[in-house]
Amino acid sequence: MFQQLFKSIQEKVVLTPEEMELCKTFFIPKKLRKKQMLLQEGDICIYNAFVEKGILRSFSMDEKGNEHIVQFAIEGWWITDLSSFLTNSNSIYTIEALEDSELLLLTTEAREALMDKIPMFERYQRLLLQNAYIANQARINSALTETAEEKYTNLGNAYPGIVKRVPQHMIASYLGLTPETLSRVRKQITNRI
Amino acid sequence: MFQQLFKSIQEKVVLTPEEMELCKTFFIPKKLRKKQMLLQEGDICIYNAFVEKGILRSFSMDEKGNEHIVQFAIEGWWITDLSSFLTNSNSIYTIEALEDSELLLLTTEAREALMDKIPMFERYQRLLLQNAYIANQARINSALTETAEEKYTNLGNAYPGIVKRVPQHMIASYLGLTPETLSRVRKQITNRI
DNA sequence: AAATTCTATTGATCTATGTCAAGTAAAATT
DNA sequence: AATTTTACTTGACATAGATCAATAGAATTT
Repeated sequence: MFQQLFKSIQEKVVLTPEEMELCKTFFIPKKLRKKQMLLQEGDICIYNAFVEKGILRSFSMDEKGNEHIVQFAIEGWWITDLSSFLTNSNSIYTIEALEDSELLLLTTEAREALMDKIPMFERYQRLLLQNAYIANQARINSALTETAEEKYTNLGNAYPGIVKRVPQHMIASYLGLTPETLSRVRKQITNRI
Repeated sequence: MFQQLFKSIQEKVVLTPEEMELCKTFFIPKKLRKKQMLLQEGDICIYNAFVEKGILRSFSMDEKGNEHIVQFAIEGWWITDLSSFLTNSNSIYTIEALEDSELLLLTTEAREALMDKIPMFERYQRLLLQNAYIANQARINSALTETAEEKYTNLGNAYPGIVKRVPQHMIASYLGLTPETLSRVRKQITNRI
């Protein structure tokens, strides 16, 4: 149940065996079937979720009913609406499982208690945030500078696991493209080879 | 020299007077004149900069020579290329002062030493990263869902200080628009009133 | 104060991507 | 196995925003 989590933690910091045992007690295991939701738009996001198995997406919906995917999370990644989670505000995002998934959940209180009791857990969280910040910065730069085709090929190079595993129209949504445009972009790429 | 910095820290955590004194010794004060650079594209970003006074931007350049602004930083904000700063890689960004500015610089080593010696400084860094993450997430969602006009009005509402203080074509660049398009968007808005 | 550079505006035209609609194949559900 | 839903593709057409070019006022620099 905790393999992926401890792998993720140990890549960044060192915990004592006692700390690891303590750590376990704070997480709530949760299974989600495909299409089940961890968070619904309008609700308050009370969990920070670590993905042990499966894949999830978070997305917002515009007035026309179009979904816009802001994040994917596969094994070893975290997902939440941080803004809603930290400020108890209503979320504008929905978080949904794209496959049957196994999660480890932290409430705000559990997360804070863990950080107070285990300083290295706070460091782990900081290091995660640094990586997420860098990834988001890169994505913003990509949105500002790249064409549809560049966005798609670069995503495929950076995260082949996600592009292979997720329906194409969701990749389009994540890149800010329509499914039709992505289909045409892919056609152009294959025609060129 | 340290007013803004301690204001920023004290909004998030509590430091003892001794810790505050210790803290000061790690920062390098630096003044930049308008148009001077803190970081040039291709160089390694060796500083994490806190803005005591003034305003800076970080931007990337595409093949056509167009600049794309990824961040502004005014008094009380931090700016760096985190990816380059943390991994000693060559930066794809340039960081430049838009007005005469006063900065407090931290090297990677100084930042790490501070976090080791003052746990609350690490917490402060984590809380900064959380806020930055939320802001970046919002910007990604904005890029995916909003029209040119919505982007502009929302930015003006969220950060009036920046929109007033910076040339219009730089606001356009930050929003991923051409200066011409932003000019037309603004005209439409005023015509409508 | 003259010269230069920067900034914003406007018009004409272009283009990348979006929209709408139809058709097929594959997957999931009953 | 049949039905329904989901996924992807393709064509025709529309449009938001980009590009190119010209102008003019402000702000800087000399």
